Amino acid sequence: MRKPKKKAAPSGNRREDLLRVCARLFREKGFDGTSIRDISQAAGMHSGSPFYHFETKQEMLVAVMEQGLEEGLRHLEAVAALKLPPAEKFRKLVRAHLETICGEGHDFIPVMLYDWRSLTPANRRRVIALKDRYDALWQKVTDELQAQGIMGGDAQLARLFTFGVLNWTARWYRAGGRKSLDEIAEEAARFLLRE
Amino acid sequence: MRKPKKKAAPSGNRREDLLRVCARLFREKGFDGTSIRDISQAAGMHSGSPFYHFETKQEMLVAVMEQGLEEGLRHLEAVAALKLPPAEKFRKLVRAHLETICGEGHDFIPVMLYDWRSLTPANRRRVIALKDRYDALWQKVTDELQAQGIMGGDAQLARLFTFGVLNWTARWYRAGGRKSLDEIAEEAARFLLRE
DNA sequence: CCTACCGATCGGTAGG
DNA sequence: CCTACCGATCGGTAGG
Repeated sequence: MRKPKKKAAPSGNRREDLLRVCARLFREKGFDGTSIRDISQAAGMHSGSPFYHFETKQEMLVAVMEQGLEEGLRHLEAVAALKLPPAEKFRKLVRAHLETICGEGHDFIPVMLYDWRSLTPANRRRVIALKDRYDALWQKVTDELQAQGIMGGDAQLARLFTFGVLNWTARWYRAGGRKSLDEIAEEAARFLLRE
Repeated sequence: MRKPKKKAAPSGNRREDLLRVCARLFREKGFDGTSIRDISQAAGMHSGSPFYHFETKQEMLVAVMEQGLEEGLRHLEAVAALKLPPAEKFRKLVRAHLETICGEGHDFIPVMLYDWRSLTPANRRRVIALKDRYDALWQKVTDELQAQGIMGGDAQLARLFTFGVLNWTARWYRAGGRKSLDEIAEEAARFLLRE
């Protein structure tokens, strides 16, 4: 194997660097499509070194997903705690969610959206615990919207349809495209709230 | 490698059998997570035999996607050709689309939704040609709905949001769940048409 | 975190 | 479509 070009600028936390590299590569090429050597090289390490930080490649995958969900939850829960009318809160949640899915350098949650299948059943359970909190947060806002008659139909389906609109953006959004993330967030909220 | 259990019930077209097996396995485990040996065994062949039908594994992937899109298009274009009010036509298109995405034995289009990244750039172009026809078909109905004031906002975004609601169902729908595919289709159409 | 390495598995092929 | 096989690459490890 080739030698990494540089000794890598000394960084406080190599584990974090590694995780960021994993997130980016997993998102671009998929978990199975990314080799340990790809990761090592991108992090400026030799091919055996990632295993000093993570026991297995599978551990890198869960770590990426968990970190993404935890950061996302922190953001969303802060927004959800604001005292605002439901529709206004919803708009802000939509914007925050789109940021964690399409924003510059936000590769962590997309990895979860794309590579769920690659998790072992045991690790799937670990991630589901976090995902449940995500679902509960959105379900609560959805319920509020429905109570106000701004959103109709079955409550759980309404949440899943909302996730569809938002999460699908990860597939087609490109920075520098026809619409900015702000514009898309605004239109998505309007679309979902039938305004 | 182990010997395939049976000689495989004689079938008219082994290539088609192989493609069905590929679609199912690619959907379940991903393209990179499925080995030629997985495919051979599931098809009741020996491990070198799939290459009698396809030049490379990559060719199996495009073939799955192309067949899925072609069949889907045939269905949808038949529905789109019906003389019906836009909203009614939309409802039927939603139902047909959900069938090709969640229906029993419909693994072909989900492979495209999941494993797009695994296509080589050249093959991506081949598939995009078909996907464009899909997009155009939906864009036309979306435009009709907007002309009637049943759907608002930017026309292209409205289509992408619609795709989000529909395509995302592939992630969470499970046969035998709380809602049938018919019920989901009806609610999705209502949700999108803000009825 | 590097060095040097291993066994397993991978996609693919030649020849029949 | 089977048989027998190959070179490459994979995730991971022991020892420092």
